[in-house]
Amino acid sequence: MKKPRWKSQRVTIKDIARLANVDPSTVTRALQGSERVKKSTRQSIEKIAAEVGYVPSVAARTLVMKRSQLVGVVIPDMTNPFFAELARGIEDEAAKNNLRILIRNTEGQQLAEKDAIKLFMELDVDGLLVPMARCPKEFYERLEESCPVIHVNRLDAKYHVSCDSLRGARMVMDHLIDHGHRRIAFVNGPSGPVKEPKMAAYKAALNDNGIHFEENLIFEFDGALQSTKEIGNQLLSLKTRPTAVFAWNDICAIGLIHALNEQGLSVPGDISVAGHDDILLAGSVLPPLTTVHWPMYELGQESVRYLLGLRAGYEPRAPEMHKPSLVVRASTGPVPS
Amino acid sequence: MKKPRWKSQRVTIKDIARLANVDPSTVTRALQGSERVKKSTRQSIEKIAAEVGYVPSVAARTLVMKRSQLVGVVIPDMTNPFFAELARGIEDEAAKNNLRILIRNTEGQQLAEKDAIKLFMELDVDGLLVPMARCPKEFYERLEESCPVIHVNRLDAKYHVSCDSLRGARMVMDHLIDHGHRRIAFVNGPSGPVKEPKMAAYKAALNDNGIHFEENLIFEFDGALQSTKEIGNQLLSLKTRPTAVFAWNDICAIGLIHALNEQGLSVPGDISVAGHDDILLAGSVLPPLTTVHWPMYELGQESVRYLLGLRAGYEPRAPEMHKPSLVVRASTGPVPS
DNA sequence: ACCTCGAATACAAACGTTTGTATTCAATGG
DNA sequence: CCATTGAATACAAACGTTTGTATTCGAGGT
Repeated sequence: MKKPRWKSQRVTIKDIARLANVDPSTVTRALQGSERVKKSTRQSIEKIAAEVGYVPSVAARTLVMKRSQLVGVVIPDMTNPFFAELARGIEDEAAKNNLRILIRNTEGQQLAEKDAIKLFMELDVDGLLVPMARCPKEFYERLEESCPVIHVNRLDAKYHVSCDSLRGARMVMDHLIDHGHRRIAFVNGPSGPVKEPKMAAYKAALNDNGIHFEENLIFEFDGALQSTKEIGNQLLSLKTRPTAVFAWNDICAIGLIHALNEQGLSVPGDISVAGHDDILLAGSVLPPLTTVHWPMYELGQESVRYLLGLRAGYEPRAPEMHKPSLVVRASTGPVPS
Repeated sequence: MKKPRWKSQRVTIKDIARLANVDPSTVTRALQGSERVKKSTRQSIEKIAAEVGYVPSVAARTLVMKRSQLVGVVIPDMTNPFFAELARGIEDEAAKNNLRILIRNTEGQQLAEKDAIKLFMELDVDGLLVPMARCPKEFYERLEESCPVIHVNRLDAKYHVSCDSLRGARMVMDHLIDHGHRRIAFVNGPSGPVKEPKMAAYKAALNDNGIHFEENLIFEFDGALQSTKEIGNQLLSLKTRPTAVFAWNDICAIGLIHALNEQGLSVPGDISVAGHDDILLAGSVLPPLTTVHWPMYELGQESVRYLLGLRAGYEPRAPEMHKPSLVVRASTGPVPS
């Protein structure tokens, strides 16, 4: 035994046909439950198929049907519980409708995103689910000619399921301002479909409350937890410290709180910190996080339903905007006196 | 326009052949970079292929080659950062070796695991990566006849990449015992390849230190964060409270700490809590978690390398046991006096 | 001028399914 | 008893690649 070899001796429909003394076409139809085969033959075929351990060839079927019956899902960052939750919604709903999905992770990189899509196209997927896509609009418009593409939170896309990112951010800002905060730092994140709306909400909130915008209260978070330490330091080195921070997401908020603690500041005693996403652990950390809850699980489910509807030939209904909600916990409080 | 339809008008190798005035077989060979085609023809073919936007059909190729050049990965729970990290390792290493991988999530359910495997077999995958598989050994043994299957942490599997779960658990126990703890509660988790070793390590540590085992100090965690509240309550309703808890994983530990805090206990002042997994946030929560670090990213990378080696025909090297490490942070301390 | 050789390319079969059409066969009606 | 019908099944082509073998063609040697 030079090499361990793996035999790919597939049992085919022809083998079954031979054993059952019928034509291969009859086997297909029997396995599909077609009306055209007699009940008794179908049963004997099913029996044989089970006995020999028949495994259909997706490749062959795809070749003739021109569609693989698979749906590709492109997730930016599985490490982030926020997206993991969305993926769960997608998977559960897909399973319910026995749709088979395939997941790829892009780590937030455009290149990986394109690569994922490329693979899916080569696989003749039946549809694409692309939450928070990073690639430009035009890139997806080309794809839409060959298969349905559902976006999550891409208002400018043909088909999308979205949540009002502007509103969520605004709620956080209003909450902070209501508590008397005026110097509110804002940590923005990597580009994507929610970056701009959040920034817009931040500015609008300041503006509506007569607070003037300061460039040096704006920070940038790249998504890596360890980067929060640096942001924390920058924040503390400002001449006048902000009394509150609106962090890009909960990961960022938790990291920031940790960094601030290390510098001897307490949250929310000395400084309030709000997050975004309401990840699983958001309510269990100390202090429990004030954050914005997005119905990610539901958005996942709905995107699958949307796709199913489209495939069934329904007219796409007008995209309805889901509403995020503010979850006030203990990481935010009044301005320290 | 009754229905929005998606044309699946693939540009095929034949189309390119026609445009280039050659035979389809020449096109394939050109695109493969075969020596058998003249450089000039190859170049013109490549040019045409790019112009018309040729997308190869994985289905057709798989059909004739009997292998899809894809590797299936079955992850138990993407929501758990522990596995997400492993997935990252797998993906990165796969990308480096341009191997294409497909991920499926099982939510820890055997049924979903079987289903995932079934799909992968139908797709003629080139290999399977199955971390912390829930399904019985025999199930996988059958598969191993048709394609290489690499397990993570399944010592009894033919091919596996593992980390010493016994040792990790033992280190936590020794750490706690060194700090004077005698009544140590243990929260075990759902069945899988690490459940038994952890329990064994727990018992061995007690035994080696002359502490006798108490059944009512053993709890069971199902993986859902909210279940920790109930466990916390049970824990506090014991006649004599344990002074330390070894939790199944970090999620469980964080939930438990939160539950204990709510009941007015401080960690580690009143009770020490240790976790397992060293998830991303473990060091950033309050108190930072004492936990066991597993090199998940590396295990992911290595499992891919292992697979690659196997496919290349190398003899499988003796599986080396990776070593976990104890990360002592602030959630554990001496026994309260 | 003929033969050989090798480079470049063409031909054709095969992979496992699906599906439209053709065939068989028995039962029914006249 | 033959024509008609309809149920059950068989036949055959097609899907887009890959690959072993055959063909073509021109150059080089004799």
